[in-house]
Amino acid sequence: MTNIDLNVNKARIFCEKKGARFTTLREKVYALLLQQDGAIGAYELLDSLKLTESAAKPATVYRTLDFLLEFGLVHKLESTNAFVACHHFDCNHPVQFLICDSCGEVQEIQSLGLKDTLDKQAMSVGFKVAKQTIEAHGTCAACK
Amino acid sequence: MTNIDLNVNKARIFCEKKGARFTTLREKVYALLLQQDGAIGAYELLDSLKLTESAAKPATVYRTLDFLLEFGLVHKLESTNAFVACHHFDCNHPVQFLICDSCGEVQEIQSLGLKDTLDKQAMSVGFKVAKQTIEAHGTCAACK
DNA sequence: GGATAAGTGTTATTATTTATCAGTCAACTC
DNA sequence: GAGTTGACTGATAAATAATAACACTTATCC
Repeated sequence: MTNIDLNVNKARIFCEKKGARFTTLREKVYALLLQQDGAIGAYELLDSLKLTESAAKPATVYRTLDFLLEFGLVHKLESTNAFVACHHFDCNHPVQFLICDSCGEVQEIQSLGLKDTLDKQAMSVGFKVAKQTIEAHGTCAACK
Repeated sequence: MTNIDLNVNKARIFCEKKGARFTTLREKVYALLLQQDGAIGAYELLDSLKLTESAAKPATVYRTLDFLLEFGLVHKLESTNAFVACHHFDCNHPVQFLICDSCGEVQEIQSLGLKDTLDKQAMSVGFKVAKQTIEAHGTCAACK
């Protein structure tokens, strides 16, 4: 059983637990994202999806992504309008991204300290944070 | 002299110092952004611009924004695809945004600590940060 | 004053995302 | 297990966001 299959299974169980339906379409899209190195745009994803779901349209992809985003199975990179699978959706964690501009690799980090720092900075000017977007572009270890 | 005029003047001097041309078009766009409360989308900005520059087209706006972004007179909010004027382009600073989902106000903060925290977190996994995107959505002090 | 580069006008196209309505399927009720 | 309900998907269209390419104009520099 491949690593991807393992993650897909974990996702299925996770969804069942939440009372959400992990349909064939959603599973396929999630699997496509998992087998991607870095992040992938919605239309590139659509092209991949079409190989097995020839009827797929933009709305198909965006709706599926909405579901996956809602349950934390996928993250959206705001700085590149791209989507990336999350491997540890089951542990509740803050999320930040390191995006290599050279090879495209996307590394997810979970720094509670970073999250807290932003929360506190905001709090100090009376701002209550609901959602954070933290993304760094640069060069990954392999590309240096 | 209004506050906006003051900022525009400051921007003109800043550009001259850098050997960059603060043309009428660029000045107009920057002024429009200054007189905005929060951030504004490129096409909304285009509509405003058209009031005095009826020939303006999307490319007009995007090109002008590119210039303003390059010199730090304007920032782009990646999470909303919107643009916001920067009032202190002359002091070199890291930048983070607090975006109120209730009233739309955008507050710019400059936390060196936050920047360093992210840089260090990245460094610890061998990643060299070139550019950061840090944006928080939530509720501002006035809206609470 | 002419060469050069930067800036702008103009047209077209691509990329990204959402809206809407109709049809289908799963789950739940009686 | 037939019917109802709501969730999911198909299909078409449109809105929003961003870029490409080429022509023309203007500023700058020698």
